[in-house]
Amino acid sequence: MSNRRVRVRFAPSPTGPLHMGGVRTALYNYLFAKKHNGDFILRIEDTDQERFVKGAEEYIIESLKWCGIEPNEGVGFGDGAHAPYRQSERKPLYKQYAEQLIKNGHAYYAFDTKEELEEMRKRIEAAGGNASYNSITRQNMRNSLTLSEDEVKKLLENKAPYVIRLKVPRNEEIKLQDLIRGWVVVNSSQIDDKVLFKADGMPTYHLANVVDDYLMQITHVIRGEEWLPSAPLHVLLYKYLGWEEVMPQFAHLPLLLKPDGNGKLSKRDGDRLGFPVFPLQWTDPVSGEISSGYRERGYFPDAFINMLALLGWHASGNREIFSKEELIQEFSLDRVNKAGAKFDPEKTKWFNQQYLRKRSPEQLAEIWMPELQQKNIKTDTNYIVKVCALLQEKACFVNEFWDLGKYFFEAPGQYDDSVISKKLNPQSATFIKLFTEELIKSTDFSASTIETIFKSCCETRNIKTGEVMQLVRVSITGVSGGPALFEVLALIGKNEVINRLKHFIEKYQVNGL
RNA sequence: GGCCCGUUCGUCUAGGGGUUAGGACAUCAGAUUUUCAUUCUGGUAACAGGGGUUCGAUUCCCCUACGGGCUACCA
Repeated sequence: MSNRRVRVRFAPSPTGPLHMGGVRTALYNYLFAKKHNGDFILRIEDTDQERFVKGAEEYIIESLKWCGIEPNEGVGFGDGAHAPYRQSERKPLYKQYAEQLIKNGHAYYAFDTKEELEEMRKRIEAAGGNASYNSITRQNMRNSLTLSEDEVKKLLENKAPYVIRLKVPRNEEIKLQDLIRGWVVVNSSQIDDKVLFKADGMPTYHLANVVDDYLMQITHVIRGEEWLPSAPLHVLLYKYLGWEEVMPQFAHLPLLLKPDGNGKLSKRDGDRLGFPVFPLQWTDPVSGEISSGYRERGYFPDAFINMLALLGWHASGNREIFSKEELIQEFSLDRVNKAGAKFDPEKTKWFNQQYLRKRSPEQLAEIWMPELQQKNIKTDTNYIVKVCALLQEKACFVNEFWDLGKYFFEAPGQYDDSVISKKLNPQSATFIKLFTEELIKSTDFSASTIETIFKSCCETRNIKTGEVMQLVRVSITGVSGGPALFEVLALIGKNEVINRLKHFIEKYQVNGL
């Protein structure tokens, strides 16, 4: 068993867009698989027909693609030896296992109606107990354990609706070793007789999950902590199905918590605090409501993945920036934390900033280009690359570039008033005029030449650089901050700079001051 | 309520029977070219509480508190 090929799966339900917590689960599965040269499988668990949401499956697939965590097999990624990977398409497979359990005395038919179940719950709760369908209460319900063989036969023949429940033993210790949490021991009396097979002919999660993991030869089940309470039930199923020898190892991941307050991170938190909780933008097919996504917000997938990987896992050192390949190298389940992690939108931005810095100006230009084309900016690529090189030190996202540096493409429409009122005075005005004249005379327009001219003008006018530096920036860019000024001027070019200076002089009647 | 899991700066975390308990984000202060939303330097800031075990506990054990999860013919 220990030398089986590592096979893990990500098994989401298509009930809506994939939450970033889900992406992290997929990521850890992916990293683990790659680390051990194993397989990563995408299985769609669509056994609940009522909660099915149109487009959710496509969304999951697209999200994984964008994140660069692509499965080797699975829905949307090509069939392997274990197709199909959609549980609704595997429907005929499950019943035999439920029946096998009945045959072995580990499961039974139950014919109770919703009303009967409700009644039982009320009765027990009224008596101060914890209502559950278990080894005690099952004795008073309508099932193949209490009904005679003939009655059961008749009911089945008459197509009476039924479910198949697991016959959980009365008082048995169930132990499982979680790769992250160590030994977890639960007494079987705490587990109820879970429905394995529903009246609609579909298996429930518990049955389908165990059967498919077995059939798909899954070696490690890496999933969210919300599954920990039902893990003993799954252990029981492996045992009763006779699959104990090949039971996968379990690893239950800590949950992602909301940034403030308490509780699981939810879509509402994102709306409330202004950050996406989904990798991609999602439009609800019913309400039409749009939820923002990391991709649309301008995050790089590798930055997003890096951030997610570090939320609940950490390599041994102090390093925080890891490429996908480095994550694969470093990843191990025993370094996954036990406690839930509060999500931090600020740090997420920081990660993106780090990745923005690491991108080449050429790469950034390519990303930015569509926006510029849309704005009808006609400039050659070479120029844009240079602009990107200056802007990348100032931004967290490419989509901030335009606001930060539109002056590279057009003269400022307005000037920063606070700088004008603070710095524009008769003395600085004479400087601007002189500086403009000197620039006109200059044959060279490199950053260093501009700087030399600037400094000599300062000397001539006997004025400190700090008194006029910002004013010059505003006169040309309109704004008070930005990349190295002389680099900016050199890039904008002599003609344009002089035109803008002249316009500025005219507008503020610098001559007349 | 019951059961399960957890608890190191505000947040993500490193560490681990003896440490000045380390890093990052955030925050604050200082410095730098000249502007800063850059960069650099520095500061504030944590082992939930109580019992054990031990020469010694933040680290191991127990209890309490707090937090989270589960408690469906949902996954």
